[in-house]
Amino acid sequence: MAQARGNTRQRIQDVALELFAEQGYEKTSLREIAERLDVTKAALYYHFKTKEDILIGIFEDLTRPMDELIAWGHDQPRTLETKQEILRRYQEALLAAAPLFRFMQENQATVRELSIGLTFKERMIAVIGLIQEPEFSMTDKVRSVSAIFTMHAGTFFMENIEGDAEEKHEAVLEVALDLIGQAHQGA
Amino acid sequence: MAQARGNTRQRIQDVALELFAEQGYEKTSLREIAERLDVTKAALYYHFKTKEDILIGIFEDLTRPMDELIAWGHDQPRTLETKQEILRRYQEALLAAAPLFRFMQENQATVRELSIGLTFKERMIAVIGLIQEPEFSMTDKVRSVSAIFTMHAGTFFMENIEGDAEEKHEAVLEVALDLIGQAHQGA
Amino acid sequence: MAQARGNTRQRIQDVALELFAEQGYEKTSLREIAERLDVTKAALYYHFKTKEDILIGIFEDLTRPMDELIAWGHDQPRTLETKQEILRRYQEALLAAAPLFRFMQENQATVRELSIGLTFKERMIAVIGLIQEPEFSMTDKVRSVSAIFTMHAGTFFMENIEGDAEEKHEAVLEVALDLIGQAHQGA
Amino acid sequence: MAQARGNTRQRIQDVALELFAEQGYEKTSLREIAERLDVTKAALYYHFKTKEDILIGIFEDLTRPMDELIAWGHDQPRTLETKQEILRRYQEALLAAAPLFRFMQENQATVRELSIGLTFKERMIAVIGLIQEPEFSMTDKVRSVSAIFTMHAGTFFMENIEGDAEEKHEAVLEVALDLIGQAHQGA
DNA sequence: TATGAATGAGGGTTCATTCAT
DNA sequence: GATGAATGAACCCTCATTCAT
Repeated sequence: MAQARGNTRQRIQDVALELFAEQGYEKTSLREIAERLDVTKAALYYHFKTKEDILIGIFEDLTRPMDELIAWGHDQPRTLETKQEILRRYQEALLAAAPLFRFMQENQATVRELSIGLTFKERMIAVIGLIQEPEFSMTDKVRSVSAIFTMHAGTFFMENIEGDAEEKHEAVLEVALDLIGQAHQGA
Repeated sequence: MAQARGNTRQRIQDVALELFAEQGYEKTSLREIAERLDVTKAALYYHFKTKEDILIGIFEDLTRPMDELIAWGHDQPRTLETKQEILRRYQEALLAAAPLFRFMQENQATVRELSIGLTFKERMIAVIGLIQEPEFSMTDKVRSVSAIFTMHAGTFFMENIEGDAEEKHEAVLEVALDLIGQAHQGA
Repeated sequence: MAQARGNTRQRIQDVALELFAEQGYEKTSLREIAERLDVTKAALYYHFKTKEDILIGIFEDLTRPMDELIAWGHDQPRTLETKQEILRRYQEALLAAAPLFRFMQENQATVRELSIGLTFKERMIAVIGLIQEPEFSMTDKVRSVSAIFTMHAGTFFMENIEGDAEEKHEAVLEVALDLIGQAHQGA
Repeated sequence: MAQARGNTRQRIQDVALELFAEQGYEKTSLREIAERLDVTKAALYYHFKTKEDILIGIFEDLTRPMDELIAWGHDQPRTLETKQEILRRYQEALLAAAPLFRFMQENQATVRELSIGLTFKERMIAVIGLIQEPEFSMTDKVRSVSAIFTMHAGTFFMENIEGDAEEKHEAVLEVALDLIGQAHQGA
């Protein structure tokens, strides 16, 4: 109950993300967050300027690995091997920040209006850009997009499917690698 | 302004879907819907019992083709040809009710709590069940799921990608067919 | 279900009284009344000008015996025998229109503002006037009032007490007669 | 206008009770209460969770003396003297919390559905239980009930009767004591 | 580092009532 | 003798936000 002091800001973000992911951004009120933390709403305002700000904070923290991935990908040769590595790392990043990505995916309509919305879409486009070539046929472009979406779907929707988690993740990665492989040889 | 009488119920659904898809369910207020239709909020309540009811109405109307598809698929032999046909028809259904599906996808967090939430997930699982076999390897199961998600992604996310719509749809279908083809021969 | 025609007005009053007595006047909506009768709200407005009008109609119908009692009492000699007879008849009138009186008693705050409110109070005062004499001591005046209230309490509150209904009514009457008897001999 | 701070909660209860007693619970809106206090409706919700909660708060505060009376009565010998004392104290409690009891009496239909409804009835039954014996004849049971109701009637309805308040209260108490006395010797 | 008290705006919902048909 | 469609006003309630302490 009485967690260590000085980390309130972090605790707010943790609880907020948990609730945002569980119930959605709009349906989660600051009252709820405050109650879970056993502080007052006003306390939240000491740490964050607005509700959206809490989300931005979370986003910035959890999104850094993905930014680094994008930066890293930029400097690599655009070979199939690179792309495979990107997919591997992408999956890791996805799993590491699972609640945030689940949230992003399930609250697109909301997120779109928020200042992080564009950022998120830009990031996805950036990642797709790393594995997709301009000279790809339309079909292969779709394959590239599909590879990324497969990983998203695989990470979240597949929960409803029976099977060992580890095994599922491997299968998902395999399909994604397969798709990018096909795209590449098609070109 | 003064549109033909007797179709108010339909007009409410149309405007509501438009706004729901555009801004999200929670952020769309009944006041807004009413104003667009130039009626009072109370008029909405003559036609629907609650806000959720408006959504349910829309859902039931637009979801029928998909139900028919599922029913049809049930009675077919579980051959590759059937599955290909299912994917083709699925894409059609998706495009026909595009705004609804966009809405469903972008408001998952909200929809999950609503009474239609379960229904929707059940439907997706049902469709996946039609193209996926129990004896599939995990990888091929993922391919089946991926085929469906590719179509969703392809129908909505791809808008952000340059290219002719028609051509994109064909490419999306091709990739989906490909995935199910691979899954089938893998078995 | 399909009751005889032409008596809709009466059926409205019946259902309305039932609901008013059960839930209170304010908490009973016209929608509810209409639904129970399987007609539209608008139909109620064919028969009555306002919601209050329904109540007024009920009141006028069921209150007539009491008016007649008051009129009758007025013409009688102000003897103890007369007063005893008035109490006997009062109890009968009370039981005959039990739901209305229960309603009146339990919705005084509401009824007070309604046009029948005064009427009701006037009637009670009139009845009390029939059994109470100006030269009564204050104590005996209270006894007169108490005799009437005992009957009201006895008719409604006593439901919560165990015992045969008939027997209870007799006991209630006995106490009331006793009170007026004491008042009379006290004078 | 700007009354001392920190007592807002109390002020809300005061004004609310005043209005509830005057116009009834349903007809009193939170807007009205807020306006009288020169605060916003939302302020009321800072202090109370719901409208009903305001009433519950009032009830709990004002009802305590009566609870104490019941508790006290429980520990006394069941003699006539005890019962007389109970009636005396009951009248005091009634007068001390007159507006609340007037409200309870005039809004029975409403109160019945509220969470305090049962509580109130239970309390009345408890008090009656203190002055009534199982071996009483039905008539004497009625006398016990009547004693209590006489006090209620006497405290509220008698306002409409001419006479000095103090004198009336004494007369009411006398009649009540008389009734319980008769009941007791009847046994 | 927080809290207590309050606000303004808006939410969904219900109501009695009207009126053309 | 009734309905279908709609309205205007009001309702209770919740929210993100503010600010003096």
